Amino acid sequence: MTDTTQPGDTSADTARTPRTGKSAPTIYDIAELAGVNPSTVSRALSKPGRVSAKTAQKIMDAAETLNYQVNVFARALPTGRTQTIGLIVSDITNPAYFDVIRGAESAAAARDYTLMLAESKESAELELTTARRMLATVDGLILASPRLSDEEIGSLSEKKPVVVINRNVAGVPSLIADTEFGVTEAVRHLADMGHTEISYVAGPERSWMSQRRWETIKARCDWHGLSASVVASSEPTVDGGRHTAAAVRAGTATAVFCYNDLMAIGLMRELQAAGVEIPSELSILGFDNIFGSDFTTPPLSTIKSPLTELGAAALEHVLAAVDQLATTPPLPALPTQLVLRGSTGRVNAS
Amino acid sequence: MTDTTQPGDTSADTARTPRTGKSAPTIYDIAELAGVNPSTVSRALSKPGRVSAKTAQKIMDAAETLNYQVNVFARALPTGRTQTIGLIVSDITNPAYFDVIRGAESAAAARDYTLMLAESKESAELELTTARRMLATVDGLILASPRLSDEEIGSLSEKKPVVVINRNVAGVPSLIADTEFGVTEAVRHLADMGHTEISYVAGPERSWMSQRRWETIKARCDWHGLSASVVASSEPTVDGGRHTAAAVRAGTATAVFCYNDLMAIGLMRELQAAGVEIPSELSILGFDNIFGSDFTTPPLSTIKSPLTELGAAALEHVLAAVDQLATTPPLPALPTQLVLRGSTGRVNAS
DNA sequence: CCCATTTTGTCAACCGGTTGCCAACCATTG
DNA sequence: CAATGGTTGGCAACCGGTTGACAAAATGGG
Repeated sequence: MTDTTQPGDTSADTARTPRTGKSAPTIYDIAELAGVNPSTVSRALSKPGRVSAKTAQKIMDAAETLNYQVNVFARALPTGRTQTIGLIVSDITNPAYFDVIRGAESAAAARDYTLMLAESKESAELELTTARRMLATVDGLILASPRLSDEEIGSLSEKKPVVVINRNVAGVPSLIADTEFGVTEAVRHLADMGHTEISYVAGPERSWMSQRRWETIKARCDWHGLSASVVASSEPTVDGGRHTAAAVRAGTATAVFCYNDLMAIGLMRELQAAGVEIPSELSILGFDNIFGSDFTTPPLSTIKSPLTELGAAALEHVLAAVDQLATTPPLPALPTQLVLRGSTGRVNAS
Repeated sequence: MTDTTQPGDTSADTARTPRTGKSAPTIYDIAELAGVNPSTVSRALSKPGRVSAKTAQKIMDAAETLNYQVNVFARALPTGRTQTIGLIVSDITNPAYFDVIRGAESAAAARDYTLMLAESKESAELELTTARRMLATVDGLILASPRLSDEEIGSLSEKKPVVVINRNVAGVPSLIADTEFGVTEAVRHLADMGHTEISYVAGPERSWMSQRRWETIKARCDWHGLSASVVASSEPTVDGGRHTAAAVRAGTATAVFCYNDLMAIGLMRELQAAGVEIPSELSILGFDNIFGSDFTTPPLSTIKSPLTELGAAALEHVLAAVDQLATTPPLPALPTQLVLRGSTGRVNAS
C-alpha cells in the first residue's frame, strides 16, 4: 500500500530511468520549441536586455507552455550562486528569534531569495560545522548571536558575505540593537521606584550581548548612584533562570535584570514557588519581549528589541554584499524600548 | 552609538574577490595527488568496495590533506540527490512545531542529512509554492499539518517522497498522534468534575487535525452522555483565541476544548480580562502542551502530543522512501496524553 | 606456464545550465 | 549603394562530479 515499486519487474532493467519517466524540461527543450539556440534561452532568462524583445517573448512563451523551471544545481555549478541565504540561530526554540527569522524571511522572499535556517544549539563547535556546511551552498550567511570566536567569524566571512546580529565583530558587518536606550529608561524607572541595589543575571559566557547588556546596566546604575552586581548562570533558558533563584535570594538586590525573558520567566516562577512576592519583594526585568512574556502573572516587564527589523536589515546587508553593491544600505537605528508590565514595582519598605 | 561598523574600512574594497583566490579542491586535484584517475576518486568517495582498499586509502589521505569537500551541486546535477530533506510547517512561531523540528533535525543529522525548514504562514497557496520550490532541491519532503488539498499533496508526492504529519492523506504516508487516548482521559475527567455541556473552539477549516479532534471529542462526549458543540474561529493563534471569547460566553458550556494551546491561552486571557474566573466559572483545555502553556495563571490543562517522536519518525520514513527500502520503518504508536494543570476544575454550583 | 575469470582502473559521455568570443545581421548615414 | 557601428544569436568550452563500457591487471585453476 505504501510501496509501489515492483522489485522483480522485468521493466526494471529497461526502464532504468533515474528520475521520473518524463524528466523536467530544459532550456534545450525551450530552444527547440522557440527555434533558437540554448544559449539564447539562457540569456533571455537571466540577462534582461541581452536579447531582443520579441525573441525574449517567444522564449518566455515556450517556457510557459513547457512549464519550465530552472535547475538550480545546473545554474549553481558554473556561477556558484544559489539564491539562498543562510541564517544560524543559537536556539530555534527561543522565541526571541521568531521575529528575527520572520524579518529575514520576508526580506528574502521579497527579493526572491530563499532562507535556509539552522540552529547551533548553543554550541560553538556545532555552530562552526553548521556554518561551514552552509557556506558551501548559500550566497551569504547571517549569524544571530553567534557563540564563535571573532577569528572564526572572520575566517568564515572571507569566503562569503557574512553579517552578524547582536554582536560586534571587527571587520564583519554587525547589526546591534541599541541596548542603551531601553536600559536607560529601565534604570531610571527602578531608581524612581526607590531601588538602590540592582543585580544582573548574566547569559552565556561567550555571549557578546550578555556582556554588553551588563556594561550598559552598570554604567547607568553608576550614573544614578545605584549599586550593581552580577549573578552567573548556566544556560539562557527557563531552566537556567530557575537555577539562579537561590543565588538571587542570597543577594541583597531588590531588582534584577535577566539576560533574556526566558531566564526572567524561569527565575520569577521559581521564586514565586518559594513564596517570594513579585514585584513587592523583588522586581524582575527581562530582555527581548518575547512571545509569552505577558502570559505570566504578573506579566513580565522587559526591554524590547526591534527583532524583526534586525532580521530584515541583516538580510538586506548580506544581499548588498552578495550583489557587490558599493552602497550598502544604511544601518538603521535600532533602539530598544522599555515595556513596563507587572513584574516591576516600588521597593518594599520592609 | 548604534553602529559600530567602519564604513570606509580599507579591507572592504581589497577583499572584494568574487570567490576566493584559490578555488575549492576538486576530485581532479585529489586524483593528481594520489596518482589515479578522477573517476576512481569519485568511486572511492561514493561507492564503497568498488576500489581496492589501498587505493581508497591513498585517495582518502589525499582528500584529507587537500581538505576536500564535495561540491554538492556537481554531485546533484547528474544524480538529483542532495542529502537534504524539506520540512514545511504552517507557522514557525507556533511553539507546537518546536519539537517536531527538533525531532526531525536530530534524526536528519544522525543520518548525515540536512533539514531545510520553511513555513507556509497558514496559507494554502504559499504552501504549494513553497513545496514546489523545495521539491526541486530536496530528496524528500515532510509536511506538518498541511493546508493543501489531498489532491495537491498527492501530486506533490508523485515527484519525490512525501510524508505528512498530523493528517491522513490517502496514498501518502501519514503520521498521526493518536488523539483518542488523551481526549478519552480528558472527557472522563470533565465528566467526573460534573460538566455536562462541553464546547470545542475549532481550528482552521482546512485543518484535518481540527476536524479529527472535534470528532473524537464528540464521540467521547456522546459516550458519557454530555452535550458537545462547536465554536468557529478565525485563526489558530492567541489572537484567534481571544476573538472567540464572546462566542464562548454566549454559549452555555462549562468546559471548553480549544484546537490548540495558543487559542486556549488567548481565550483564557480574554475571559479573565472580562472578569471570568478560570476554572471556577469555566474550564479550559488546550492541545499540544506547548512551551509557555504553564506560564499562565492558572497554568493550562492540555492534551500533549508526542511531537519530537512525530518529527523523528517522519524523517525516518522519508529517508526510507528516498533509499527505496522495501522495509519502511514501522509506524510507532504515538499516543497523546492528558496534562492536568490549573485551568480545569469542578463545575461551579451557581 | 598459460588461459579463464574476476577485480580494478580508465575513458568518455553525460547532467543542465553560463559565458567569452565571434559572425551575422540590422538600421543609419555619407 | 556601400561603409559604419551597434545588436543579436550561435558556437563551444567550461563548472565538478557520476557512471556505463571496456581494457588492463591480478588472481586462480588446470
